[in-house]
Amino acid sequence: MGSVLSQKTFPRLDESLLTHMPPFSRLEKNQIRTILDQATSRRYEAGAAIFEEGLPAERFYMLLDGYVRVVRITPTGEQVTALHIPAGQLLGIARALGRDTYPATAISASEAIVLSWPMRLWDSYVADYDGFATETYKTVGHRVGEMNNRIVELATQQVEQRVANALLRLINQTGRKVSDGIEIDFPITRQDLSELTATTLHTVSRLLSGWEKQGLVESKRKRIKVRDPHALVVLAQT
Amino acid sequence: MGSVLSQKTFPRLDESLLTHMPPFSRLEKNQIRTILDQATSRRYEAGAAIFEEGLPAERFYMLLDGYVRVVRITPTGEQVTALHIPAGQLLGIARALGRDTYPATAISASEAIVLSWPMRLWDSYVADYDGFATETYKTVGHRVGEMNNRIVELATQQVEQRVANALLRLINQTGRKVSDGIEIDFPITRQDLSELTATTLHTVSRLLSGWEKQGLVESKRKRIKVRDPHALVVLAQT
DNA sequence: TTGGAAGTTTGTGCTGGCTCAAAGACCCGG
DNA sequence: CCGGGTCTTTGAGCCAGCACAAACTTCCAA
Repeated sequence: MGSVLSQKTFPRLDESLLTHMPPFSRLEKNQIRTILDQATSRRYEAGAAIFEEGLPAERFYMLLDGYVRVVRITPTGEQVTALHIPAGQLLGIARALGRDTYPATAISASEAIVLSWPMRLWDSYVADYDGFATETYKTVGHRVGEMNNRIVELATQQVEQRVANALLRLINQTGRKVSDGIEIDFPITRQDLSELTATTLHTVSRLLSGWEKQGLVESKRKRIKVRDPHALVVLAQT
Repeated sequence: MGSVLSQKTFPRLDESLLTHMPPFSRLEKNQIRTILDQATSRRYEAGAAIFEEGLPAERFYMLLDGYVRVVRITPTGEQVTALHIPAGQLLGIARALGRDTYPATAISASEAIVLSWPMRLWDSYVADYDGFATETYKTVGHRVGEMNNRIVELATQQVEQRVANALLRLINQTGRKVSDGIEIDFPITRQDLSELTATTLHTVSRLLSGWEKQGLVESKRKRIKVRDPHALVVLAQT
């Protein structure tokens, strides 16, 4: 399942880490210095849990590098991925939702570098730092929108369309252009995709094989490259 | 489709309307007076749209009486109900999500009485009124939780379980105890239920007929009474 | 009271995607 | 270079739930 590889405060975190992250981008250099000095940095290996559903929300996090899956576990043990979070976003912000426990579990999809702060600092950040609250609520709003879309998708679309959409979302969020297409730049298994789209890994596998034959995608183990995004868009809307 | 029946400010709204609604419950009487004097009250008949997806969020609303369905329309014209909102909650609070358009359409499920304020007052309410922001974010948090649950439900459960769950949620939110069970106290059609559970009205109809034969529920046109909630809970978890 | 609209029930087939099953490909440690 | 773990592919059969269709009930307006 993976575990924490290191937990320490690096000698000195560089201000440039945060200057371009929306919730902090309007701040002065010395403010960022203060915030960084209050942060703990930590590295998680792929598959490690950053925080878990239901536990007291003691810290909030900023994902500096990597990708995180936000999942919930059903009573019968199935995992459902509610959301993918790319680098540069806050997570575990239970406080912004008036909650004191985490509403879901966050799992790093690849190796991840994360800053975190004790939740008691949350209110003072909101009070003291211009734009922090606003930007945070934009993030929340954006995620609500995403969730809404997922509900509509699950409710009305066929499996093939859902998988196509999931792929498109992933390359938008985390795609890296390569010579002959766009590659998802973190390891993703058929199983992961099936959890994102509420189907089985078998069906995902069949679909990808089919698309590969048509030249839409190319995939190796844990790697997917989309060669013809436009065709996928068409598929997704059919 | 229904239309607005009346739009006017009543001679004088009574303070007691708001004193027990969470976002306002911590306020002084004269504060509530001010807020009420800034409000417009309006009645919508069943099926009328209070606001619509994508339009500029010019006002925010408090549902005083009635029930509201929050729906999204797919490109192909199907409706999907994302959420049900009971009386006593704010709605159309795009601002709290950092948005300037409404993310979904709100339709009154029964006759509804609604107060509304111009969105430009939002920031001052947040700034001036103790607890307003906090309570609002709790509402948002709660809705995020609900949406999460719906995603998990859609992703993992069978139609029968989803319909059972939807019924249970409805009686929890809006149930009224009667002699031999709990009745959903606003008009709801099979069609509505099918939109809530992402299935067809046919399937819902069959399920309800079946349950009626087993004595679990009783239903007439637009009315559903649950006689044995516990059995439904069991069904929902099977 | 009558006609129409809205909502509901029920039947009959069909099929998308699931389950079950088994084997093949790749990856890493020893 | 072998062996076990992880990931992927493919096949076969089946069934829950959908599409389509038609009749019935209730409500309401004229």
